[in-house]
This record gives sequence, structure tokens and C-alpha cells, in this order.
Amino acid sequence: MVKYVLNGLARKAYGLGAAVRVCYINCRLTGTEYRVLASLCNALNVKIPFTGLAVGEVFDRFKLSVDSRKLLFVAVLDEIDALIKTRGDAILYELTRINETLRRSRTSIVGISNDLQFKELLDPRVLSSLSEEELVFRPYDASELRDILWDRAHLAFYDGVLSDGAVSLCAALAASEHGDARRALDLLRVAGELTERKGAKTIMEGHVRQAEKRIEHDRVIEALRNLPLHSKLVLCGVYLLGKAKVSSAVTGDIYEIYREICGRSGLAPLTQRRVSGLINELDAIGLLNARVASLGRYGRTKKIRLSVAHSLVGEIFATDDRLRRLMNYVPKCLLDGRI
DNA sequence: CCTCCACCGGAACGTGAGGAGT
DNA sequence: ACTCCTCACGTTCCGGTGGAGG
Repeated sequence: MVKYVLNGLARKAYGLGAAVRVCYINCRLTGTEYRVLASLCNALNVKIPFTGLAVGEVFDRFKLSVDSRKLLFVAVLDEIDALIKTRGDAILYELTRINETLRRSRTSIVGISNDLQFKELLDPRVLSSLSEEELVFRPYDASELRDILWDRAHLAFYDGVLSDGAVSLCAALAASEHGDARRALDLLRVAGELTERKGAKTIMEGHVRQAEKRIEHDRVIEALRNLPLHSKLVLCGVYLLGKAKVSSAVTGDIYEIYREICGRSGLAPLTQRRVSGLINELDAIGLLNARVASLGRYGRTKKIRLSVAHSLVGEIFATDDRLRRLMNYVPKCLLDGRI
């Protein structure tokens, strides 16, 4: 949406011959000050190496470049809370004050955040120099999503192939997940593909249900494949425990098995602290379910289980040369009853 | 009510890769 | 050749803690 407006702005400016430059940055993907500034420079065709320069140096180059071209520069920082939460608001402070040092140019900043409390994280000085205007967009509800879907559907599908129920279901499913329009469109697209492959004439609700499963299934496979090695090994540990019908696993159990399979693979195991972090990451992407539980006398730990199909993990890991031979391994600590 | 387990999770620090400038 | 930079990924250190069992 912002990208759309931004494009419109850029086109309009071009049409009017106005010196306007725009730059869209997703701060979750561009997660450091350095990279944000590098992206800003990039928008001005100033080449910045992905590492090597001091942050201040990059900032100076950006300022110089903007000012020398008499530009109106609009920077959009999407998911800006992700950047501020991890790196602090120093960069915002610098950016808000940039106009004081620019002689011939102006810059504007648009920040987008899903966190309504985000502004409380900011230094009051930043907030005041922002002279900000806040717009709150509430998530789309189901009926709005339905309108959006019908709107796009007319472009993408032949008339009559789309059932009312299918569109409503896409809208309802997406609305229950923060009203994400992209999600709704994805569902509809995949449902369309499935319908076509089956040679059916109309997209029905059943196809949408299948599409939902399909999207999730593909997402999990993709995630499993692209995991870093040690995350895979940790997950492999959870898998082996599940295979041995161990009901509840805690961090310590997982770590023990993890160490074992590292040994078998001739790898140096990471520390438990790190593995604990990996478990949290796996939880965040939805491959594991880990929640802290206090077992009283028996300490405080995380209870961990797979949150995707056991068989799917086995299937995907069997395609990885380094993991294949671990899939049938029975951990010693299971045999001697320590777990 | 108190203790104490088995971790949790924040923070500081280290390392090695990739690169700039001089 | 040398110094200085960022970043990703780890390690080390350590204070914190919910609740079963005494």
C-alpha cells in the first residue's frame, strides 16, 4: 500500500519535473542502522559496500548526496519498531535532525509500525523533532477483505468461476489473522490453482480449505529445508524424542540428545544458552512449541514439542545428507533411562 | 512459609569474514 | 601493509524465578 502511494508520488513528481526521491525500507529485513543508511544511499545511486564503512561515514555520504542534488527526499521506514527495539532510536534522532544541516534539500520520514505503543520507546527529543502526525489504520475486517478480493478477482479470473462462499471464506480466514489482505489474495490464488489442476469449473469453499493447508504445508517445508545446521540438529533431537514416545521434553533433555548427535556427527556442540535461543527461534517460526513451565522443585524450564507433523520432519530431514543417518538413531540417554 | 532446582534470558564480550581508506 | 569499520553468530557470566516439597 505504501509502496503504491510512493510509486504514485514518484511518478507524479517525475511528471512535474520536481526533484523528489523516495525510498522504501523494511526495517525488519534491513535490520541495522548501517544497512538502513546504505539503503537510503542506494536510493540516490550512491554505492555503499555491505560492510566496511563507519556508520557516521555512511550518514555523511547520504547527507552530502541529498544536499548536493537539491532534493525533496521521502524515506519510508516500514516495521520501524523492529529497528528501534533492537538498535535504539539513535538513527531516528540523526534523521530527524538532518534538515537542520541540509542547506538546499529537505527530507521527510514516514514510519510504519504495527505496535501502537511504539512511540513510548522513543526519546522525547526525537518525538518533538519529529513533529509527527499519527495515522492509525485498523486491520481490514472480513467484509472489506471481501470487497478487495472481488475487486482483484475480476482482473484475475473469468466471470463465474468464483463462488461467493469461496471469497467469503478467504476473507474470513484472513480477517481472523490480523486482516492481512495479502494473505487473503494468496488463499484465493492458490485455491484457483488447485481448482484448475483438478479440472473443476468453479472455485468452492473446499478448494479454499485445501489452499489453506497447502500454503501452510509449503511454508513448513521451506522453513525446514532452510534451517541452519544446528537448528536442524536441535529439531532432530526433538524429533527423536517424539519418535521414542517421550511425552514431555524439557530444554535439558533436548540439549542432552543434541550433544549426542553432535558427537556422532563429529561436530562441536553449541552451549546450552545458545541452544535455548535456537529453541526460541524455532518456536517463533512455528516449528516447535516451547513454553516456559515451572516444575516447582524440579526447576523452571521450557516444555518443548514439535508443532508440525512428526512425519514431515522425518521426510524432509531424510533429504539432508548430514541428517539422514541420524533419523533412525536411538539416543543413549533414552536407552539408559535418563530421560 | 521457605528453599532450592533447572533452567530463563539480558548483557557484555569475542571471533572471523568481508571490506574501506591511507 | 596496516588500521579501522560492521555484522553474524557464539560464548561467558550472572541475576532472576514459579512453585513442589519439606
